Amino acid sequence: MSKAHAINPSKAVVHRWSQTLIPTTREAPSDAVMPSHIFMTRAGYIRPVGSGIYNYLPLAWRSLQKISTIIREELDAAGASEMLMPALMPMELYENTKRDQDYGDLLFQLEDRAGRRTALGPTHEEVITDLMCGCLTSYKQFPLNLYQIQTKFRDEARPRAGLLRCREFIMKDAYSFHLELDGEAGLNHTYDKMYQAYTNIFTRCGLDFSPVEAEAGPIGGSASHEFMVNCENGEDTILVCPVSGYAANVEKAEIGDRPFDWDQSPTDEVVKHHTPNMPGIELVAEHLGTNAAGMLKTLVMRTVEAEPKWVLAVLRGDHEGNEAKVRDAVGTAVAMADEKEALEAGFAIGYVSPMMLDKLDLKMVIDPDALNSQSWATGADEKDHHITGFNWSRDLPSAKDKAIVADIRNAEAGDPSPRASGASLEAKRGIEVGHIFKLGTKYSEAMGLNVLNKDQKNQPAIMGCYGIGVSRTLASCIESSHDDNGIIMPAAIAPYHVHIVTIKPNEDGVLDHAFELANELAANGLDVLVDDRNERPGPKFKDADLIGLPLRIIVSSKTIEANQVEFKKRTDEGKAQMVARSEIVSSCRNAI
RNA sequence: CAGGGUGUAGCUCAGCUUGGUAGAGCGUCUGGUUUGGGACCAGAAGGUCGCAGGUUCAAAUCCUGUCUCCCUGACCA
Repeated sequence: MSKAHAINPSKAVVHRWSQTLIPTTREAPSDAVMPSHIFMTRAGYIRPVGSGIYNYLPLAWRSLQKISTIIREELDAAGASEMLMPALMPMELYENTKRDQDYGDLLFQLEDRAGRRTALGPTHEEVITDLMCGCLTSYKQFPLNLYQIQTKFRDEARPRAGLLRCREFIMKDAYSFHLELDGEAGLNHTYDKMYQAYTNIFTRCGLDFSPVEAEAGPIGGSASHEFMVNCENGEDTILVCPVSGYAANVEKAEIGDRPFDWDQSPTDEVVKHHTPNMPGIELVAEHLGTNAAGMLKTLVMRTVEAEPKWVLAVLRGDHEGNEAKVRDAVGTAVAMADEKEALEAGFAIGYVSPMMLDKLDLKMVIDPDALNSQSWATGADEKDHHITGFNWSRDLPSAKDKAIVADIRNAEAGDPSPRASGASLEAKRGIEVGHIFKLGTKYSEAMGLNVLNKDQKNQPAIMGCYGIGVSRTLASCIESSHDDNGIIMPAAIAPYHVHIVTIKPNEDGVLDHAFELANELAANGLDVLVDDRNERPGPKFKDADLIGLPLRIIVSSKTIEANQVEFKKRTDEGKAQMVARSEIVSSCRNAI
């Protein structure tokens, strides 16, 4: 499949190095850290304009176009239609969905000359839902799946790593509309098709990736997947079960059964300690003669509802709480409590213990790992004080009846797998390049996208949304495919398939032979870059390694005389091999 | 947002401690010798030292303010 799509005879090009812009540099920019950032800059793919803002030079742009073409082919095949929405959008669109608050500073905002508040689009749920309010009037128009490839704007708190996290980037976003979940026209069907389309896209791009379950939001079920490029330098952590193949991001990953025991007999008396000026659980633990794993951490949360209730989440001190899991355990959405309100309610923030259960009306959820010790250090419910020797059965017997025990923390490497007993989860790093999501009716309800269904009843549309970071895909590809000398581009998204290096192009016939060959390759559907510069061979070879085109052909007076060319894949070690002139086109075609 | 760093030639950097006419390497241009893994010789162009104030006879250098960019973290599609 990938071969057929990588080659398109009607569009193949021959470009000259001397007539395009490929400003390679010998030295890396001092501030670049990630390989993709370093090599894309050195190889003349990108140049910075400002923080998180980049020029895409011809090489990068050609790659991005190739990625876009693959995306278009796969999405069109999946039944989606391309369109284009504006980057500029009135802020009023955000008022109904409250995303101006959700997004906060991430949203680029500006005022036009008339003082109208305007935003640069970070994503387009509002715009397309608003559009559909005027367009979708009958159930007969469903299902519908629309996408665009467009520049997005997000005022990231900290742009970094070149194209991997920037403030202006290229994204493909798609939105589907349905009136039911199941069946041919249902959200689930389209979601599955998009999942398959994404798998095809990233496979064709030559990426080593993993689809992983992601936090699904209010609709429940496994309604969201992230597509992660496997890469040690990635920002995100995913957890994988090597036995069952289960994979999920750190927020979503379930943890297999963990035994726990309420009735551990006490070993120590409860002792109160003065612990002032100790920011961080590590310091406190050290002072109390234990470590973070010997402490209980009590998070004060509130339910998100008309009359919020207090929720205490109790974890082992070295574990990280997970709001979504607490939400699932409690049955209502929760958020970390406002510190002021919590203090006023009587919580000694920073020194809260589980024993607040008997003092206030609240719900308590306990992680199993927080029940497996006879003696805990924890807060004293009093500023600047902690206690040691806490024992659940002696000091808080009511918890056994009143509290819920549930998995409420982020999974870690080594935790039991939720899908294979005896297996342990492994942690891997990745770069998120795609995310598909069952939105449900969040936006249609907020913005009034209602349609008469077959039964003549008004019904909010059910939506899905599907994103791919196009520019990030390019960067993550380079991040995971390079060597010491430069980029190693997969053929499908390389700016050109073949790099013809001329040696002494001024000598008789060398350039002519190079272009004759280039045209022949192009006629066979291969994009060709001819390095026609009158440089010495050294720099030209170095540049060829750097920009990383998959195939290299060397043309010199020597090769012409022998009626051969030299041929080398970017991935080959050592010397090029001699190939008969008559064989080279098929060699190239076979090699990609 | 917190902490740390940074800004001098197209790029990578030195010079700042101790104030006194702006430096190197790479790149670029000219001429010549060269041509299979970042050549050599000779010459040249290129910088209001981030910006604004201040101190001083004199500021890249000292002081104040401000901005930029980067890194770590927090936050977050």
